[in-house]
Amino acid sequence: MGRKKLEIKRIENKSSRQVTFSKRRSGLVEKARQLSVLCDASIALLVVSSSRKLYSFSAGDKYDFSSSVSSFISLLSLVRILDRYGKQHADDLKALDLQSKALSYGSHNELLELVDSKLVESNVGGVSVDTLVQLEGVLENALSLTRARKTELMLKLVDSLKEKEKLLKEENQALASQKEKKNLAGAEADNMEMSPGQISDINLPVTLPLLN
Amino acid sequence: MGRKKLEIKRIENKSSRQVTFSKRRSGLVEKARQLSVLCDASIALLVVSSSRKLYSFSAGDKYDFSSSVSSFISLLSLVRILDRYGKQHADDLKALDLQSKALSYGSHNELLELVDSKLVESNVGGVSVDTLVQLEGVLENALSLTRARKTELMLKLVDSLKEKEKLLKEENQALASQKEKKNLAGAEADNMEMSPGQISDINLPVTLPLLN
DNA sequence: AACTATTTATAAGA
DNA sequence: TTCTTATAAATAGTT
Repeated sequence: MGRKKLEIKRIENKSSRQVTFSKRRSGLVEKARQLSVLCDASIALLVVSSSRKLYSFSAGDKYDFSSSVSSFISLLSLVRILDRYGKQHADDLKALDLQSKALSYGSHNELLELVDSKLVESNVGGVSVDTLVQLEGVLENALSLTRARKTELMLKLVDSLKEKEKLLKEENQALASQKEKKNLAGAEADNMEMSPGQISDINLPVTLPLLN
Repeated sequence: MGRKKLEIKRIENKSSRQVTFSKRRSGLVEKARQLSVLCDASIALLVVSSSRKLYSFSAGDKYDFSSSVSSFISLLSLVRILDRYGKQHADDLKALDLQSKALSYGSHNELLELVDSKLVESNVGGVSVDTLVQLEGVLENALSLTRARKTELMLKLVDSLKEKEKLLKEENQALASQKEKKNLAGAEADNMEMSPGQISDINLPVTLPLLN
């Protein structure tokens, strides 16, 4: 649709690639908007330019899908895209864990609001990748730290109990040895039952802390 | 771009809305593809029809972003969209009894494979909402139950330690009272330090289990 | 950013 | 559905 037919392959000239990107991106967004209106559909569109800027659009959700949900999707999508472009080979384990984590944020309204406000802070048209990566970190840390805190508290409790146990055992042993001395010194026998302490420690798999 | 200019507003006639949806959706996808190729961009596009079918497309990711990652994004997006529409799927999920299944998934990797295979199982163009909702449940439960298992193990450990402590205290007390009897019976004094057991229990906030 | 010659998308009809 | 085709819309190259 222009003066000449353009072959669909990477435009090598940087500035015309940029111009085309801008034109076609807005065209694409407009098409998406129209489709959602005409056909009552919900649409989310994410575009990351070669210069790593993210542009997102969404429409059709009756409950303001465009603000928070879109932010959320953008965030995740971008993380995925970045992972895949990856400085490293994006590994699926990490991906799954991240996604699952993200799912559990669903009910955390505060987090969503945070994301929204941060996204509003950023510039209007394109949200910088850095901002999003940062936000992803914020979200991930928030839940992760809360979980870590839980684990930390439990581990402290376990430690304190173990320490208590140790002290009591020492005390017990001292008492027992004293008793023995006195028994040897010529006293009567006891019916004291020495409970064998049959409760063995439950081994916590070492991998569990990774689930924080 | 047709025989007549079409106003951009919801098409009331159902069948022509469907036809338009199909045509414009494929047009949109093609435009997205072109943009990604021409301008070296990464693109993710999600469309949910009014009949709740999901269509997703993504391009530009050099590491086959389109297969597994797109699936996940779709999953999440849809879940978010459904949330916003206010549908309750909790009952459906419970009915599916995915918990026991989820527990047996050895690794995240296996889960990922399951998700992929399920997605492949579904029809080619559009993945049904039900399938995605189901998958969402599997994923969420898997992580949640793994976390719950961790908590369970730690709580068991705490319980066993408390039980041990109790037994040792009883034993101690018995030994101490025996000793006292003998002391009263006319023996010398001891230097036994009775440690006051100053380690108090750490209270685990009751809300923490909710983080499983 | 605008312009405009062309190409492309698609609405309506079959 | 799928195709045809008249026409609207998008856009490549230019200014």
